[in-house]
Amino acid sequence: MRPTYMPETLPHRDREIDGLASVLVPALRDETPSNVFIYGKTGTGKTAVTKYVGNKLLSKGKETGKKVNFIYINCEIVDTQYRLLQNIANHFIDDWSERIPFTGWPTDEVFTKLKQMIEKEGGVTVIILDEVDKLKGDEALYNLSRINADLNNARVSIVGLSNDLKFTEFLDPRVKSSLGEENMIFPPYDAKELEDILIQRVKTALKPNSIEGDVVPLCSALAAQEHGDARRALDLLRMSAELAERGKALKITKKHVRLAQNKIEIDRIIEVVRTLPTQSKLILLAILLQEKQNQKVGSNGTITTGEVYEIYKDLSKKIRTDILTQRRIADLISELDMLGIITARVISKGRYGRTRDIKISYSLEDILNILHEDDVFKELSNYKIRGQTRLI
DNA sequence: AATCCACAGGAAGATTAGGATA
DNA sequence: TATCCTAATCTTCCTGTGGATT
Repeated sequence: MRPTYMPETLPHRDREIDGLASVLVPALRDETPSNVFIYGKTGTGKTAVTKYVGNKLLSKGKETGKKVNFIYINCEIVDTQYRLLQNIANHFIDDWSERIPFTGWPTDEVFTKLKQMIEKEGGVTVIILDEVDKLKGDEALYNLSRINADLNNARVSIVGLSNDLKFTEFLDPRVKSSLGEENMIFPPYDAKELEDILIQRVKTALKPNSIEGDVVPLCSALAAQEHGDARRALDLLRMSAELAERGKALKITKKHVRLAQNKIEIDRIIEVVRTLPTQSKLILLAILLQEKQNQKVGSNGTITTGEVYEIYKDLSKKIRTDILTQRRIADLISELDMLGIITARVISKGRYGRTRDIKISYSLEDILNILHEDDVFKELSNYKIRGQTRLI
């Protein structure tokens, strides 16, 4: 059930598989396949389909004795031109000592070397660039797309995957036309399709009778609401299974799905809070402290931007970071709101002005604990809100 | 009906970090 | 290594406003 698992068949992606295959199949006849651009939201099977087709191509190539190379690169990890070229080139080099070092060479030399390698290898090379939109600068794409002009003995075809439909708009028109020879769009799965995918995995991953009938439909329905993300559906199911196992339950039930959904959400929040910039963490801490104060006093009074800003200023002074303006803080607060850590509605208190009503979305103590992991907050661990602000 | 609080949130310009380029 | 560029961040200054109070 892990996202890395590659099933034998991909339900409801026949059209996409056929489409991509028919674009790439000229490789088996020693012709150059067109470059392809594939769009689709996360979890619509872009990576799975391309890898699937790639593998089929490889085995068919072996059968028919045609030389086909298939290289998969995730541009989120390999995100500069140099490293991209280096990565592709090293694909052809088995001898470790011959490998191109990760730094040191001029970029164009790597490029020349790469061309040599491809030329020597011959045949057709299909390069998959996953998350191309993460690639920095379009020079790399430009160079790669023109590489065929310098090759006699070999051909290169590029498949770009992206979840950003507007990506090509910012691209150099020359790159755009040469890479976008073929375009494919992967639609999101609907609930029924997700269900089939889950059923397929359930068969291989779980023991028979270990799951109640309504669990799979529930998982797919929940994931379908989130723009039909298959990865999410699988995560949900896997987490449910894990929770059920840990709880020594005999079967996975709807209850476990609810728990799993909750846990996934909390894990997300923890991750978001942990990676927040210091200023935002300070603001969050200020909100938490005020909330705590409110609970102690028993007032259910709303937390306002002004109050948060006062505490924030005080906290910043204590740890000697520069203090941002209230205008900026207001923006950061709405950012926290968008991340779902807090809710900040605009309310009017009549004569007493207009402000945001700030509330925390999750367990106060939990978030506080995450914040305290940050070294910066060590010295604030026993901070007390100074004085009672405004008695009336 | 008029007032006025305590901010919201837009516009424009300044500052900064980083990466690219000479 | 210096400096140039760019995008992100932050400040300054600003106008706008819902509704309790006068």
